[in-house]
Amino acid sequence: MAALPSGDAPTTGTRDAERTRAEILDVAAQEFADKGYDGARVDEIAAKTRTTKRMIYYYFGGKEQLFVEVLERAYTVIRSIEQELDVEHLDPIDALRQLAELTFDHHDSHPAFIRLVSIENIHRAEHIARSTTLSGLANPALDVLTRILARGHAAGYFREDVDALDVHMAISAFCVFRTANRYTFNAIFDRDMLDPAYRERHRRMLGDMLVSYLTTR
Amino acid sequence: MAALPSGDAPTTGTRDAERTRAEILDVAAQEFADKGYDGARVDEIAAKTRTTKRMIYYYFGGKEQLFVEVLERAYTVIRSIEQELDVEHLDPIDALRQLAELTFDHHDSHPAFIRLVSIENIHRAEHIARSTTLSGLANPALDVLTRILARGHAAGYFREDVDALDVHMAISAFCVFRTANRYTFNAIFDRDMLDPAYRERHRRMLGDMLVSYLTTR
Amino acid sequence: MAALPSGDAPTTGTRDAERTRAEILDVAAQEFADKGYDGARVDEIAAKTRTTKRMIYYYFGGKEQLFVEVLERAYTVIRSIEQELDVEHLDPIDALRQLAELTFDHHDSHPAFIRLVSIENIHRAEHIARSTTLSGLANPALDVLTRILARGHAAGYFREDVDALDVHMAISAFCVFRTANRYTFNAIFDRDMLDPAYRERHRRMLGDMLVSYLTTR
Amino acid sequence: MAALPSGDAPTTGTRDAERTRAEILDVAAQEFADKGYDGARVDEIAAKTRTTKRMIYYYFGGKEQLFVEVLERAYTVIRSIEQELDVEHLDPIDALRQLAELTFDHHDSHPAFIRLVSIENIHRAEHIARSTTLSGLANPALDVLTRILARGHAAGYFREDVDALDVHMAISAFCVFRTANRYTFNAIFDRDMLDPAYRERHRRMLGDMLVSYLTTR
DNA sequence: TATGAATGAGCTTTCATTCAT
DNA sequence: AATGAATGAAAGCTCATTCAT
Repeated sequence: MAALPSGDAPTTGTRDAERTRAEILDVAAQEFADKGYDGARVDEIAAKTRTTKRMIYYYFGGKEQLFVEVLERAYTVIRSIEQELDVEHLDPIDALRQLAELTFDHHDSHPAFIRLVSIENIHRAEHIARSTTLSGLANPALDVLTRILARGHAAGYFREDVDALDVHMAISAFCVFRTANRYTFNAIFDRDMLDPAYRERHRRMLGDMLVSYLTTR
Repeated sequence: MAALPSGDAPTTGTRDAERTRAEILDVAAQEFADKGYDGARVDEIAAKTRTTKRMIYYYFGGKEQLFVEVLERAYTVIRSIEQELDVEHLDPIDALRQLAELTFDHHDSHPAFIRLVSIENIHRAEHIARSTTLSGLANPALDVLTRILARGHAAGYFREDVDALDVHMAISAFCVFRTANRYTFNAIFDRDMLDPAYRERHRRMLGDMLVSYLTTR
Repeated sequence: MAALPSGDAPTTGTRDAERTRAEILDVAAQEFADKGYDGARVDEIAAKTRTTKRMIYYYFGGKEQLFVEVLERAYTVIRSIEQELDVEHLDPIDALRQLAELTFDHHDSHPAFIRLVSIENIHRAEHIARSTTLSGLANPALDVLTRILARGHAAGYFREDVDALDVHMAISAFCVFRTANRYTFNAIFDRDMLDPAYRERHRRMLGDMLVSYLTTR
Repeated sequence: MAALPSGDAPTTGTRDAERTRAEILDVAAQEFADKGYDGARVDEIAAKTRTTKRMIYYYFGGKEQLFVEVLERAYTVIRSIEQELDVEHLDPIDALRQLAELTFDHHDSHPAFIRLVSIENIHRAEHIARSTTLSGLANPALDVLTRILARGHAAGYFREDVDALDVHMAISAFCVFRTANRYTFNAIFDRDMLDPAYRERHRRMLGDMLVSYLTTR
């Protein structure tokens, strides 16, 4: 740090700052997801970083703001994945099944995000409320679902008394539960819902449930 | 003390002890459900009690054991409610729907229990693991469901490739989600899933989903 | 306890009381010697007894008085052992050596007593000061030594400028050190002074040292 | 701060830190020596310092580590004093006597160190075991003694069946006892071994005992 | 005489945060 | 812009002791 080969490199400071911020956010996300908001330790987060605890306060202001930014980044990542949903070319029934299955996959591969959401719910979403980014975040998956349902109704495939948000809720519930309640479920029923052995079965079950529900009058 | 004339009226000491224990458990259940395990304060719990913090350690040994007992009692209460499920006299389809709806009702009226379970999942069910009571707790709802499915298969109403525990999982997921993810869902979609306005609709939706799923080949 | 062969036995209460007292003292002596005065726990002492903590307060009044009685009993036991010293029939030199060796043996076989004395010294003998029993306790070993020295002087064997209490101090120092400083000595020099392999050598060394000192002019 | 004109004068922060550490160690050494490990209070130590209790945890990590550092410093000080032993120019007998007398003096003037050692023995030297500094600390006094004995044997002055560590033990025992058992000895024999009136007499006695022992065949 | 239940006071330790450059 | 040093406040827990019969 003291002796750099060349004297220039004006953007180095900013670059490093951005990288340091990102590193802190990564570590913090892991720690919060692992231990919960109150269980996570600022000291611990700093220790797992190449910077010091002081920098967390310098860059984020405090534990709470750090958590807010962790949440913001986590939601942003998930939303950008959902953005890639492309089922418009399929017929409504296949599209519905595909949407459900892709959503299932997203949740299956992002357990830390689901844990963060559980934690945020314990805190009554007070951090989301404090975030301008998150309050008005669009939801691509819901939009896609809404269009699928509309096409399905129009084509006469789907029952008409259904609300897109209710269906979205049902899908989310199924996908979230496997991760969010994994441990107590396993403790009581001795079955690890995230065991890959069940993945395909659960995935199909979700699609089946939705299709049968929507196509039944 | 040794020779009581009649069998009634145990000593006041014992009575009060049991009542004090119960009072502490009540308050602690509220506090833990409200703030999470790490967020709850032993001082705060004591303050909301007619006893002192010292008594918590006297009766329970520590914060952790207190939490374990809170969980034990919470699960026991829920299990005893489930015990009262009586749908054997109904035909499989009605029985299934009723089971789902009663489960829905239980969850709807016990949000604190669901929060405790969420919290315990953040802690990877380590407290359940520490509890002999909870590790081997029977699950009446699952037993009832298993019998319904058997009857439904036998009668040719239900598809046969379904696992009772998978169905139980689907039911739980739907019921738990409304409470467990209430706040983030509301923050993002501006809909409070626990609003009584949705209750009947969600309740029927769950029954419909299950019946249609199981009766579809 | 509940069903004694005969209905009488009026002294049973006293008997048990005395036995209970003795049991508490035994356990307390071990605990105090093991952990020190402040390190010992009244709860722990009670737990290792067949009675309850309450009884300790009932019989002894408190932790401090219990420790005083532990000390009293420990000193009394040691004094009664010393009482049996019988070296009057030996010539002064042999008597001196025998006295030293027997003292060595007493110390070697009563490490807990030596630890209690160390502990009491940390507390500046405040408990002994509080005990009427201990304040004026006779010291048989010193009396015997005094007589040996007198005989030795009279016979012209021993130098005359020695004080009996100084010699007693030198003997005690040697004997006490092996036990009292066992652990730090071992940690630093990697030699356990209490290892039986050294016992005979140390024993003879003490006798040699005293005899050579007293017989040298 | 960034640009210091000259190379001297480290920042005040560092200076104070080192001084504060030293101050805490001083006070802690006194307190531990005075009350024992369990009897000493972190609060009390802090109160006698210009800093707060919090700083003790900041600098040392906890009560136990503080005690370890107190021990380390105490031993280091004593060792550095012993380092100055210079008796190689004297003939073996004079050298032995001088070594004994200087050791006597060191102990006489460092009662707090001896108390700390007594306390550490009550704790079975567990703190020394935990210290890398102390586990392998050299012992100058023993080295000097070993050389004196070798010279004495070679010159035919000393008996040959003696082990240097045994002699060191005997010297230590005599010197330590006066301080370590001062209070119980005084309580029982009404003689304060540390009274200056006895110092010279005890000092000579130790030298006499060793010389007569080693020169006797 | 004997005792189960209860407890005030104080212990060590931890935490997120800010001071001071 | 960046940071090492310091810290107030409060946390969980333990201890010898006494209350109340």
